[in-house]
Amino acid sequence: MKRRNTASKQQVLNTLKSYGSAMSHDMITSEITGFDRATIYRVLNRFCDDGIVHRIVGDDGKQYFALCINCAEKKHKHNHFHFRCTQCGKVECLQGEIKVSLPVDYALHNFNGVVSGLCSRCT
Amino acid sequence: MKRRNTASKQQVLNTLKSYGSAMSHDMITSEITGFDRATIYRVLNRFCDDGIVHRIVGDDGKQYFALCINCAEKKHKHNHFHFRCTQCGKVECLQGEIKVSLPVDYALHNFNGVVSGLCSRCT
DNA sequence: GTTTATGCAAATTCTTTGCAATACT
DNA sequence: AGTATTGCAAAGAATTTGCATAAAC
Repeated sequence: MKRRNTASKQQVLNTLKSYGSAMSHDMITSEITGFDRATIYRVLNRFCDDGIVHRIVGDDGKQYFALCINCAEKKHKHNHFHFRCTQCGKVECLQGEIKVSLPVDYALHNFNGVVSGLCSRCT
Repeated sequence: MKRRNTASKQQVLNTLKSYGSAMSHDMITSEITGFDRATIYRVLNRFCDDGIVHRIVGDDGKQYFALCINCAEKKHKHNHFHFRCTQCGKVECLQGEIKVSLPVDYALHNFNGVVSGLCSRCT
């Protein structure tokens, strides 16, 4: 399936880029106007499929999206934690690669590490 | 607020105990009949508040509940990963304590580490 | 001119809540 | 009697989907 470079995609990408850390659908739509809720969801899911964007599921059950910055071509490395501030809602990357060891014959497809609490601004 | 030892609580607890690993609300209600959906949710939330049960939010955005087995009195230690099989839906504990280091002035309240993929039975 | 992308509305799924009725203690 | 608990129905929040229209290529 061919991809088209539409305004919605450009704006979502720019928004993620300038914000610098993971954003929820809500955060994104509050920065971008003129597009339907569903469109933004579709754009985000498309980006995830294409490996441009990384999906994090918070411990609030909501989805957050972040640019794949340190990901080489098709080799993603998202095995680090994210911190979610329960006060201001910001979700940011934490340093440190985590290695999870699975039992034999287990196949790992997705890593989702999130801790929450209060960030320095909200303490 | 006083707690009453009702049939719903007993059955939820027994179900969690006998199943042995984390269960979603759905899994629990399929094992227990005769109680309202809302009641089971309330029981589970009550257990979480009381520190009897541990809530895990999967990378599917759903909540899973597991008995606090290795938790001493008021000192919970849930900083280990859980594995969710995307095929059979089972959520199980993984070995290994994870230590997450936060930036200064950050306060950690919750740890939620989940990896997903295929378990040995579903590979 | 095809095919992808969009808007709109509606549907889904998971979870919570208000309230009156019920059941512990 | 007094208060925690329940059922029922309804509300809520997040996300997805069907379909006809519009926009890219």
